[in-house]
Order: sequence, then structure tokens, then C-alpha cells
Amino acid sequence: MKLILSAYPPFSLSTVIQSHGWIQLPAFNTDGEAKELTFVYRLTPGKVVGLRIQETDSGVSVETDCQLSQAEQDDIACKVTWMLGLDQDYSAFYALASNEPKLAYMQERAQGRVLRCPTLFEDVIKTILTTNTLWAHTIRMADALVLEYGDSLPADPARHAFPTAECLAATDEESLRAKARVGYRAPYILGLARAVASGDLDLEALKTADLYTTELRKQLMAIKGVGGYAAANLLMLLGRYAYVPVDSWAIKLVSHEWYNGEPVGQPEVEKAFEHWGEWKGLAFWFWDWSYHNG
DNA sequence: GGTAGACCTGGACGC
DNA sequence: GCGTCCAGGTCTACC
Repeated sequence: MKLILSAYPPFSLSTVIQSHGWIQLPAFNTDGEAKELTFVYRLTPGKVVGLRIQETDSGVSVETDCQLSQAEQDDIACKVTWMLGLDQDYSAFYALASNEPKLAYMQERAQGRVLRCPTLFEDVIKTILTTNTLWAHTIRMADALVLEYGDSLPADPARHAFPTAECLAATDEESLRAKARVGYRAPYILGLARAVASGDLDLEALKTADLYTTELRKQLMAIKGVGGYAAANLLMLLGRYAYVPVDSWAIKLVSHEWYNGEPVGQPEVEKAFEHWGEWKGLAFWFWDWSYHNG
């Protein structure tokens, strides 16, 4: 079965795929040239499907490995639109960026969109897995979480969907520590899963909430395990760019870009992008850094 | 509001 | 093989 979805121009699937490290985490996958995005998705009633997304002249095509009802097709169309930001318009930012040599190429490359997970729950869990650890460990924890708790794809049981809040809520801290090796993050993950599964916390509503960014940030930071960096990262995914996700890598980049590699801190990173106002996060994310490796 | 120390894991390194 | 050090954000307690 194949769905066709249109995208607000300019759009490039490979640019979205390569927008950040999420593509290296399950249940995402891509080919060597980042021309195709595949992932395993669990539909609300519990059916697990494999999806293959490719670029078309006006957007993307979504192929599934089984037949779907109209409601299931609508669900997938909605989720893929969200994940790839198909309806996002960056023309206002492109107009500003055209005057900055370090960002001037963005429109030509169709940059701006960042790859998102189907649910904000999944994005929050993965963001928590990026904190206070090395990227290789983030991948390992995410792999283990999906392998241990995610529903497998019937057509290829080795592949799994990201675990639901209900599934994670049914486990315990000891199991999370032992099976997924998430360490002290176990109570954070469990607490979040239980809050979402019980209905006490409606994370999906935050995707479209009519809130000031400061209030949205406050709500995200009320989640245990989500601090300043994690909240800024999640706000980026929610299309709010007023904060820069300052981690050790951001500090290193800014240090080499403007301070000759001398030690700097969070204030220097924020100062460097202050004049971008509501677009700070986007300017930071797609800046053409002179420093590229560690 | 600012700061110190604890929280965990696993890779790197020295012995 | 073993022990030690280190990197990586957030939380809590304390001032």
C-alpha cells in the first residue's frame, strides 16, 4: 500500500534524515545515501507496520508492508507529516538567514526541518537518553530499550517499534536498569511512562498547545530528567527556536568559532546567538561551524 | 539565585 | 584482568 504526501517547498528528504542524530536511533533506519527513510511504527490499536519513505517531486511516498484501513492510513499520514515537518514553512527565517554567510545556503539545501519521532513521548525519552552520557551510549540504551520492550514487526521480528508508554509503565526500575542499562535515568523514564499511560500527562497535546514558549519550556522542565539542555532540544522539535540546546558540544563549537578554542560556558553560547531572537535554536543548529570533529 | 556533590555507564589507560 | 580516571546533564540539598 502506498500513500502520497505533499511537502511545503523547499523540501529535501535526505536533509531531514541527516538533520540530527535521531536517524541513528531505533526504530529509524536509512540507506547509505540517506535517500530513503524506513521505520517500524506501532499503530494505536497495536498493529505493527514497517514503513518505507522516499522523496517524490512534491513531497514523499510512504509504502507499507501490509494493507491498512482508512483510519490507519490517516494515522500514518498524520504521523509522517509531523515527523518530517512536511507542512512547515521557513520562508521568514530564510529571509533573515540570507544576510548571514554562515546560514545563507539553508534555503538552497532546504534546511530547517529536524527529524522527529511519531510521538513526543518517544522524543522525550530519547532526549533523556542523550543527557549526561556519550552518544555511543545513547545509541546503546535506545537499542536495548526498543529490543527489550518494543513490539516486533511480524514480517521481520528482528525489528521493533519504540515501546509504548503503557508497556514501559508496566515494568520497574530494576528491570530498566538491568535490561536497558539506563542507570539513574530509570526512575525518570518510568515516572514519565506512568504519567503518560495513566493520562495524567498529555504530551501529545503539547505539539499543538497554544502556549508561550516560556510556558511550554516550563512544562517540559517539570518532567524529571529534563533540564535546560533537554528542554531546548525538545522545543526545537516542537518548532520553537527561542532557546539554544547548550551541551558540551555546543560549548566546544562556540569556543572554536569565536574564542580561539579558549574555555567558555553557557553564557557565551547564548550571547553568540542572542540577536537571532525567536530563531536562536535554528541558527545554532544549522550554523556552518568551522570546527567539525572532536 | 548560585553552587557542590551525587547519580551511572562504559571506554581509555596504566599496571 | 583489574583498578582508576574520565565524559556527559540533571537533581537535590544547602547557603
